[in-house]
Amino acid sequence: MSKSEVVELPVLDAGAVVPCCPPITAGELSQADAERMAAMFKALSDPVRLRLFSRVASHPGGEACVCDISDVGVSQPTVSHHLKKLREAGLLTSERRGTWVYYQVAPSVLAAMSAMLDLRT
Amino acid sequence: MSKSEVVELPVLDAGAVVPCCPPITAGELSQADAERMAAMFKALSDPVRLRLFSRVASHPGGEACVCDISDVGVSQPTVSHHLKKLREAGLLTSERRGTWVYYQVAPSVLAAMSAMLDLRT
DNA sequence: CGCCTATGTTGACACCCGTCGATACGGGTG
DNA sequence: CACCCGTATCGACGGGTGTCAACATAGGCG
Repeated sequence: MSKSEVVELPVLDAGAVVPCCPPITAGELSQADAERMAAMFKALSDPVRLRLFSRVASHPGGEACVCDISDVGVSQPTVSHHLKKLREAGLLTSERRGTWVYYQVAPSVLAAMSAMLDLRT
Repeated sequence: MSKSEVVELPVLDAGAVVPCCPPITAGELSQADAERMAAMFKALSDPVRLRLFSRVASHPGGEACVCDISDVGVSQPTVSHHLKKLREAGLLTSERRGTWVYYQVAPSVLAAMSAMLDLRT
């Protein structure tokens, strides 16, 4: 809490070459892998978070200002709450530039998700 | 409730050719699409459910008896509860054969998940 | 027919989660 | 410096969720 750094679940190592988990169809998941994958799916298991994530992901340049994506039908604190969840799950990163805060899709997130689903080629 | 048929969220139309939702990165998700995708992710957002699903998915023949997958560290009623959730989400189907009940991955589920992640080749 | 095994359902409990209003903080701008 | 705007945090509230023990149901078998 004293640090602004958030303790994140190791869902994704931002710079890692190896995806976080084996494909979901490749065999029985270990407890640890299941927990990592569950944390990621949990972060995407809310419609508001899903819309926020898709808005960031589909934004030109791969980043979006909070002010550009916050009209999702809930209050501003709630938007902030959901963005925090997505950050803590390792799906988004944020950066303050002057007055505004920009969110980006964390690198390798989509690749990691693909790996989970066994989508080679 | 009187019928054994469960009222399912329209996450996946089992026989549908068209996947349930547009790719997550293709643009801003509509409210309805976000809710469908969220329901699916929510079903996979629990480690126990994820392990059950992966055990069914990785089982030879694409189906597994409950008795073969229930040792995931929770009680039998809890296993049954999670399998029900996966059924209601449209991810698994079940079929009773004599004494045992077999679960299968619902057709097109993996394809639909792939579509969400925009994984064409 | 009565029992035994496999699976599902019920009810209770503790805990987590999404939401909001109020408030705090950070940083331009006049 | 004082104000205002954009964003984050706090505290509270209502509803949802995972878990279990107890019980119910279904089907095979003696």
